[in-house]
Amino acid sequence: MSNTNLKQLAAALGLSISSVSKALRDSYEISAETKKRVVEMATRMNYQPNPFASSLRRKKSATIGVVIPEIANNFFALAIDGIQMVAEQKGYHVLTYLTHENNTNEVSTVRHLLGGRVDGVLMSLCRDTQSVDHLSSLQESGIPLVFFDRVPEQMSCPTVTTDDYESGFRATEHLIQSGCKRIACLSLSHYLSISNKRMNGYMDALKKHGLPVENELIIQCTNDNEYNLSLIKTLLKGRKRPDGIFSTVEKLAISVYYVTQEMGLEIPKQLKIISFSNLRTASLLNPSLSTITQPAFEIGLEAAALLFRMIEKKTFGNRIDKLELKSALIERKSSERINKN
Amino acid sequence: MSNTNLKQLAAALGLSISSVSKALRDSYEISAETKKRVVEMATRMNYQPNPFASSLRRKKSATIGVVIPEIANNFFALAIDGIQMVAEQKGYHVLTYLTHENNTNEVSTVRHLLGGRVDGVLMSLCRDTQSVDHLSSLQESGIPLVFFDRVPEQMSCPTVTTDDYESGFRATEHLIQSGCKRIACLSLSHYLSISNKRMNGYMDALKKHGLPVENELIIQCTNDNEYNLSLIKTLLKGRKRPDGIFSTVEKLAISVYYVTQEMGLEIPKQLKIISFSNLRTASLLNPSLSTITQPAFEIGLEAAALLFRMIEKKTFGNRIDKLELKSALIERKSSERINKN
DNA sequence: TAAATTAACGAAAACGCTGCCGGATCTAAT
DNA sequence: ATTAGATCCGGCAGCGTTTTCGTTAATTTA
Repeated sequence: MSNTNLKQLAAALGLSISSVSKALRDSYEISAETKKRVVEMATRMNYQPNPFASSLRRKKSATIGVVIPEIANNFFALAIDGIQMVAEQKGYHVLTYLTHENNTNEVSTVRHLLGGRVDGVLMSLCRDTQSVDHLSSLQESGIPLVFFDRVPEQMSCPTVTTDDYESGFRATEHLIQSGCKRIACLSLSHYLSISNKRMNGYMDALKKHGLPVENELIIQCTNDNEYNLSLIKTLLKGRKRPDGIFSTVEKLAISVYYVTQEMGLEIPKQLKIISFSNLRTASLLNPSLSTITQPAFEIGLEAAALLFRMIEKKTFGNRIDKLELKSALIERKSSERINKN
Repeated sequence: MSNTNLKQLAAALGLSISSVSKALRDSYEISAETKKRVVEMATRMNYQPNPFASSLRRKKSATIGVVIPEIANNFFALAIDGIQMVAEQKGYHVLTYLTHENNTNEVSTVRHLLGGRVDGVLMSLCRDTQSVDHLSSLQESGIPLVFFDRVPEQMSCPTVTTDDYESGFRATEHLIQSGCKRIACLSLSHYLSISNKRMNGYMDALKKHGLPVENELIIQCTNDNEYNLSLIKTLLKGRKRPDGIFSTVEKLAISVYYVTQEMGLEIPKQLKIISFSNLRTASLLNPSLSTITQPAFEIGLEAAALLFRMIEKKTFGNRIDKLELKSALIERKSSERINKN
């Protein structure tokens, strides 16, 4: 509640409201001298413009919305960091919404956003989003919308992603070259294109090297951590235990570590693993974890930059940008070849 | 840009604007039948109320601001998670601001917040904040303000913190009981009360057990990761190397791991370490890291709950809540006693 | 010198919504 | 029958800005 408004400022200066407004917005209609007086008085009276009045009038909120599944996640935290950096530089505010991987939340969040609270939206889908109706309606409402990482396949929209197929392929091939014959894939969701792309890379790598694709080795994980742990346990306790794991998401790799620790399974001797991950401590784990590391910060940065180009109408009418960044495969102990001797 | 507004709705219904508004807000002045008609038409015409007009009129934004040093940090990510949960339940939106541990950013963020964009502010100070003038002015402006974790000592304000002194004491005592004789303390900032409280706990534990407090063992770290690494290196390479480290913050403990890995120092044999941390992978590190783990999610939850109590009951003038939650000390390998034999 | 231009400012109308009134109709109480 | 009280709805005045359009005085041009 900033108490002083334009009216009071104008009264104190003996000017009209409109003149003060113009002076503060540096209009050519106001003399330099008056501008100086106004600015001085404004700081002296600690004037802060009312953002709602301004937004109402100008139909601009100077705010963007960010919709993500979760925040306690290294990837999304880094992405938000990148987004915030761009937003701050542009003088924009950032509203954050968490869907908690729940489509119902995603839909209701989008409905809120339709109210015009934000000038643009950055979004990463939640794992159980199938229908894109809510996304289409948001897009059709005219508000700039950019997806990052978890993007919808069914609609035409600007996106910033990584080379998921190639990464899945390379990761799997790396496991094969380290001697794995039975490689399991831990999938986040069969609805998400990134998950499927990574899995396709996995399958194609298997095929290329003459290994069979076995459905029982492709584990569709859920949002219930306990249940995922039990899935992993049964996988690793089965008679035909895999000798390699390709995890499409960090959280599942950590679960694998917990399970192997509990079971006394030795990584990489009895089981090798590589995972998508942005863990800062990947190299400090026991054993250090081989990762495909996405440029999370840059993804946020680029997605935000793209969004602002759309907001500022610098991008032409019906042009749709699709940016793909490269992930890095970092080999560590967890997928190291064991010399049998 | 929601295109339909109350005026159009009213026209389509043959009602007045105010009646439609009241119907949508479920006023007792409107008949049940009319309400039903209005709601139906509203959904049919895809009406979304303009949040700015509403905020301008009601002088409520249904938004809270969260100001934190960084987001790519397990503690703050978890705290935000808790905050968001409460905010969502209350129907509030969350604006996030990052200061990047830079006081200048903090000051300018607070200035923005003074504009009345939010109904309340949750805040955790940045490491180099000394003067609290900007915070006082925010508080004096009448907007509810709650600090969590990193709180200002010089001003009277509601806070949610943890038992930092006791945690520092217990952590240090634990190292002593594990056989450490020379324990270093890695401090985040000599401006922050939490850092100082943790350090005071450390010093008192030393005194209690008859160990000297040596200034050269108290390392004031900076915001420059590279420089911190070099500080840690010189500490560990000195002739009188410490045999224990109490790290007041997760990031510095990770740096210690990197340095010991590079130097070939063995934890816990040659060096023991315990650190404040919310790492999910603490038990998977090599060796597993002993931690003081703050209830970060609960901190966010409680801070938000406290804030909403203030927002909703403005009448409760001069009461100042100070909530202290307990951290958990979790002993793991990194601080394990070595049996000399 | 008259006309045209420019500079500097003010008046007023929105932006979309809420909330205080006041008014009309209808039922219930005296 | 008259009054009192519900019930249901509309009018209107803002909330604080921005922006268009006037208006006046000063300056320039023909």
